[in-house]
Parts: sequence; C-alpha cells; structure tokens
Amino acid sequence: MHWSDVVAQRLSERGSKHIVSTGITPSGEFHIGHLREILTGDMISKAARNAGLDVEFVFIVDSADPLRKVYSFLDDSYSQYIGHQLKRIPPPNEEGCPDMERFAEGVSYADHFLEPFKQALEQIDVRPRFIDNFDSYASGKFAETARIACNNADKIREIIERVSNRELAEDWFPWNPIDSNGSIDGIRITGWNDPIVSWIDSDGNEGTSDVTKGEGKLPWRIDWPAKWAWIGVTMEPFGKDHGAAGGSYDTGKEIVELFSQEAPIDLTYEWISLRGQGAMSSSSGNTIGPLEALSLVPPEILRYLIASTKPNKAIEFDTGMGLVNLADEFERTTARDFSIEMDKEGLSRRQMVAIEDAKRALELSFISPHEETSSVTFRHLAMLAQTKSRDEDVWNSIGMIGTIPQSMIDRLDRMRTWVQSRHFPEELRITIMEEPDSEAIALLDDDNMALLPKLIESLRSCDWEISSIQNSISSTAKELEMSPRHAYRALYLCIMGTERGPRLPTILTELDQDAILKLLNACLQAKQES
RNA sequence: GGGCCUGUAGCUCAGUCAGGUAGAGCGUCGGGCUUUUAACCCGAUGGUCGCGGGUUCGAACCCCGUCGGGCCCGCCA
Repeated sequence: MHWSDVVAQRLSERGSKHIVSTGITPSGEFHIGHLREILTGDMISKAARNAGLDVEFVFIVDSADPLRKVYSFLDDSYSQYIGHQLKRIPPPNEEGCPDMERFAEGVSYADHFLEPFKQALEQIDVRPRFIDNFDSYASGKFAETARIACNNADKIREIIERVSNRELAEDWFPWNPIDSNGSIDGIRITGWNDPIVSWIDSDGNEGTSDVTKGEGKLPWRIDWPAKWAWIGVTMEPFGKDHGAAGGSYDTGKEIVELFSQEAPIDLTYEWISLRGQGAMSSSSGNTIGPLEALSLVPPEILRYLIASTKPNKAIEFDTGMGLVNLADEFERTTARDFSIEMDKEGLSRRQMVAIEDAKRALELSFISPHEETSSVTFRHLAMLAQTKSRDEDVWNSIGMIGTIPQSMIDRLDRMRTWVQSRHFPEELRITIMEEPDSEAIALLDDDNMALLPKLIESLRSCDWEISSIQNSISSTAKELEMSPRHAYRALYLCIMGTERGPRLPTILTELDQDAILKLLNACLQAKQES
C-alpha cells in the first residue's frame, strides 16, 4: 500500500472527519525541503479523501515566532529585532536591510518570505487553508489554551521535564509576554492572575500581558499542542527534528490532554538535502527555492519525487542527472497501463504492491486539471531544446500539431531555462569539437577511415540543409556497403567526440559547413599520422 | 548522555510491518529497427542483501551483538 494510503487507513480507524495540519516558520527563504512538509500533508489529505473521509488541509504560518538571530542574508541592523515576532518586523530589501516603506504598506517580514512560497504552492496544486498564527493569537484563538496552560504551569513543567529529560529554569512560565521593546526574549514572569501575567524585562521595566489577547505567545512546546486543540488537528506530518524521543511531539502528546484533546496521528519525515552539499539550510544559502526548482522542473515531477519516496527516506535533491532520471521515470510510469499489469497471472504479492504503489504515486503527482501530454522524455526534450531554437520545430519533431497544451509549452520553457542554468549536466550537453579529440580519433576503425575521405567530398558538394546532408551521408555509406549507423559513428567521433548522439543533420545545419569540413579533415590527418 | 533513520547489482533504490528459491530503473554489452530523434524493441551481464551470532524446516526480513554512513534532542523549535 502506498504510504499515503497507510496513513489514510489509520485516520479512518479513528473517525471520519479530519484536519491535516502542516506548518512552517517564515524566518527566511523557503526551500524545497519545506515542500516535503506541505506535499506530505497534501498527499495524505488526498489519500484520506479518496478513502471517503471528510478532510480539511491547513497550513499554519508560524508568524508569531520571534526572529532568532541575524541570518547571513540580513543586515546587522536586524539585531535590534531579535526576539521580535516575525509578523511585527519589517521585511528585508534587496540588500538585506529593513524595508520600512513596504512595512508601512503592511508587508511584514513573515509576509515577505511567505508570498513567493504561496505562488509555488499554487503551481504544484497545493491549496491549503492558511492560518496565520500571529493573527490567531491576536484574535483570541489561543485564549482558552493559554489560560489552561498558565493555570497548569506546574503540570506542564512536570511533563516537559520528565519527557524531554531536561530541567527548566526556576522562573519558567508557559507564556512569553512581549516586553516594552517588542521582544519576547529575556523577560521574567513575576506573577499570574488569570488572565494577566506580570513581568519584568531585561531593562528592568515592568508590565502586564493579557494572555487571551495575544500579548505574547505560548512557548513552542505548548504552542504546538495548543494549535492542535483550537484547530482540532487530527493528523500532522513533521520533520524528524520534532520526532526525536523526548522531542516536542512527545511532550505535546501529553500536554494536549490538558486541553481535553487527543494528540494528532503523526508521521515523521526525513530531510531533503542537496546532492553533494549536505542539508538544506536557509542561513548558509545552500538552498534551492521552490520557485527556482519550479523554473526547471514541471510541478508534477516535484510532486512525484515526494510521492514516490517513502517519508522516512532521506531525499538527495539532484538538479543534474538525478533530475533527468527522475523525470524519465515519471514519463515511463505515465505510459504504463496498470490495469493490464494487474491482470497478469502469477504476480507475487510484492509485484502487486509495487504496481499499486507506482499507480498511486502517479495519481498523487498529477496536478489538476490533468492535461494529456505527449510522452516525450526529459532526455529527448533536453536534446531538442538544444538543437532547435524555434519552439515550432520542436513540436513538429515530436508530432504535435494544432493547439499545443499549455503544460507542454511550460515544459519546453523550463527545459530551455534548465539547459542554460548551472544545473544542466555536462553529460547531456551537446558539445561540438573545435579540435580533433585524440581519444575519440583513436576509436575510428578502418571502415571509418575508408569512409571519411569520400564523406568529406560528398559533404563539401552538398547543399547545407537537412535532407541533402542526410542523403549525402547515407549514400556514401551505401557506396561502401556500410551501414549508415557505422557511418554516423565516424561523424560523431569527429564532431562530438562520442560514438553516438542525437540526430546529426539537424545539428550540422546550425553549424558552419567549412568549419565542419576543416574539422573532419583534421581528424583524418591526425588519425593517419598516429 | 538519549534517540531516530540508513547499509541490497557499477549507480539510484524497491522488497523488511504479515519469513517461503534475490527485484526494478538507469548503466554496460550484444542484436534488431536495411538514412540512428542519446529514441524504440529484444536479449545478456551483473548482488556471499555491511559483518557475526541466534530463532526457524526455511531469514535481506524476526532477535542479540557489532561496524560504517546520515541526522535529531540535550539552547523558551
């Protein structure tokens, strides 16, 4: 069974109405690692609906969280905002400095990073109900849970200390008020008189906060179960950082009982890293943003990456050949006829499971509305994008006539972007030799050598366009009773340094005739001399 | 100090939850397509399932141990 269906089954055992929740702190640029969180939730929701359950999918924007530190992409002037909630500080401008103008227009730090992520979500067909955590506090959504938490501070302290096996400070209290400067750091609680906490901040200023009005926030380990409670979350996937024993899920599981609620069903997923570069990290700049990824890869393939990988499997995102293989696997899977495969006799249980899983992974990958596309592979399109500058020629080449589906136009656009990007693998790049490549020349055999002089003559006199070039090559080969395939081999070795390659006449017409003849002669000479 | 994930073909991985003669894709090699879209089709190649014990008629799978890789918690994420 596909992993999403396994979770759906667990959900159905518990009830028919569910809220699947995900959440991310907008502390910096979103990256594809975050996509796993949201796609995992999205796919579970879809699988659960598929199982006949009533499911709502929500995405909590943790905009009430404070700025932890001055990240590398921020100007030092942000140090004044450390400890301030992300919804209440200005967005960075191009230079990483606080952009007070946009802030005045109502764009917060949190909004700044959330907006592009929302666009990416649209593209990959994820449409959650967004919940802004800061606004939720402000509008009193946490009023009840905050009061319960403060009234049960001792119990919560006991849970956290026992489950996470760590000691909390003497003056620890389950509420972080906002101090006179707007920070929730370095503040000490001096009293609790439901629903008011009194505090003294690091500057010695004293004040009070009403926990029912969001004048502050619950600490993370309580904030999370409080969200479960007021939203009614029944299922939440989360990264392995929260899943560790004694981690926030373990403590949350017990704390949520104080709010008279059951902990949601959990699913811990592994991180996504960049191939050869380690974990994705917003602060080190070692990231690929969802929008950048989407400028290269069709959305259904990003979905397929998540859908076809079990959550507990770490993913190494590879923007080079790995991407090609993934995309081609997607194409092949799309072309499969699962009903015929399932009807085959003598299938082992494992084979059936594999077929089922592939089918489900594919279904979860399609974005709606699902358009029929040509089954051109990624490799093939990569080649076409390099050899045909006009889109029209690409469509003709793969037999698409009439109205081209938007998804195909997008795919070609992305391919052209990818070809020009630093991510495009050398292996697929079409390179034309300028000088004879000695290694390739060494591979020319006697037949090739016998052919070359005649071929050069024939190419010298032919019109430099596709059919004459093609004709010239095949007729020369026939003259010598050689297979055209073998004749092409000689040309590939001389021109591209490889034994095989993409359709050559097309490429030749885009190159200078004299230069090619010169190259072929040089190769001939080099071989004869060796 | 505690915990999680992971180790299977040259590469990427499935198979481990419900033990029953090792799988897929890519790659490689060979053939076909009598002018090759790196296509497509057919075939072949390829693994003492990290290692050592145990349970079992039977273990990649369960149990114990061990080695290697990745990571998390131990800072009010």
